[in-house]
Amino acid sequence: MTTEERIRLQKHLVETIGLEHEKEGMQPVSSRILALLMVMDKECFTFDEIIEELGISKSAASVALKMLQLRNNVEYITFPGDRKRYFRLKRIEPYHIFEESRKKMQRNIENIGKILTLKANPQAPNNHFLNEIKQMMEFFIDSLDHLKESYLKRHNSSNFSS
Amino acid sequence: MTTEERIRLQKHLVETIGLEHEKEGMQPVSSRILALLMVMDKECFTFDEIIEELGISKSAASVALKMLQLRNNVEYITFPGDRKRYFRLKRIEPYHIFEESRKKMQRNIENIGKILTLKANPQAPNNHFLNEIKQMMEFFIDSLDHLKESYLKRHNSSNFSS
DNA sequence: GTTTTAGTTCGTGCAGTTACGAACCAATAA
DNA sequence: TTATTGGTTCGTAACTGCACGAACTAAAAC
Repeated sequence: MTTEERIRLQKHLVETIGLEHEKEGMQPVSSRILALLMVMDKECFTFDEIIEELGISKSAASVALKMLQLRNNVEYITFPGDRKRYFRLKRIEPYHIFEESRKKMQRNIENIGKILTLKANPQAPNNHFLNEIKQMMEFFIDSLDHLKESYLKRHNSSNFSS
Repeated sequence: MTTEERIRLQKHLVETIGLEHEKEGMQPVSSRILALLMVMDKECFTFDEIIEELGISKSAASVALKMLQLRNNVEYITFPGDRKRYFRLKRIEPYHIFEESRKKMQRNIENIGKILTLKANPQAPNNHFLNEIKQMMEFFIDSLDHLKESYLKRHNSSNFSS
């Protein structure tokens, strides 16, 4: 595979992965930027490189990058004597990727709890079902901690560094 | 707590939980319907009861219910000699609540795989990071099966029936 | 065969989002 | 001090998605 061929395929993949992020609720421009940072060989992109590569406006890039930083997906580094920001994927600890699901599930558990306290007959089939779901979620949350431990145990040889 | 008081609180909770589902990407009407079926004491709602209770149009209810059935959140039953559909929560097996996350993660794993095969230098820091994330996701998927087993083992006394 | 019931589909309007360009700001360079 | 660089904020225009009402369909009732 030639270099040109590879770059062509990479740009195509940026589009594909961008679309997939969009389907999962992310905005078009943010999706493309994130995909760009994941797919291309360049480890860091400047603001202008991002604009250039994706053909978007400065304002769109500015807003999207702000959101991606808030969501902990992107960070930037700078170099002395160079005002440019160099954007790259934020290197989180791998088990943090479950934080979002965990919080979501925690809220669900609380909501089902509230629902059940307001029911006239806790023995009704719906309530039995809701209680089962709640227990499954609680079990899942408990398991995440265990999962983290097991993962760290398996991968303690390869240390993570930001 | 009087019955009226309880019903008032339940209706308020429908709104709260509806809003929360909205924040997680579900459409307003679908969110309200789902919340209604979860919160209220009535185990089944007819089409007209849903419309009446939520103050929405027939078309909005029709579209939303179709989506909720597609997503496996809602089902309906009928009774002989009665053309009405009685909608209720779909009683899935509790460990199925992870199916969506599992599929999403599976797609992510495939995407990262594609990304890595197209990289010029697989040893670059970004790629090392992506690989760690991929491994964490694979570990999570593997663990879901284990989770299901453990859950079934703990709860084998209380059988699930549709 | 006509009417009623129980919902579905279609076309439209409104509201919310998104991305753009222009104006702006802050820091460095000249 | 003015100009340039690097990015942000604001106002606007275009687009998108959602919910409504009206028209429609299919099945049962009469």
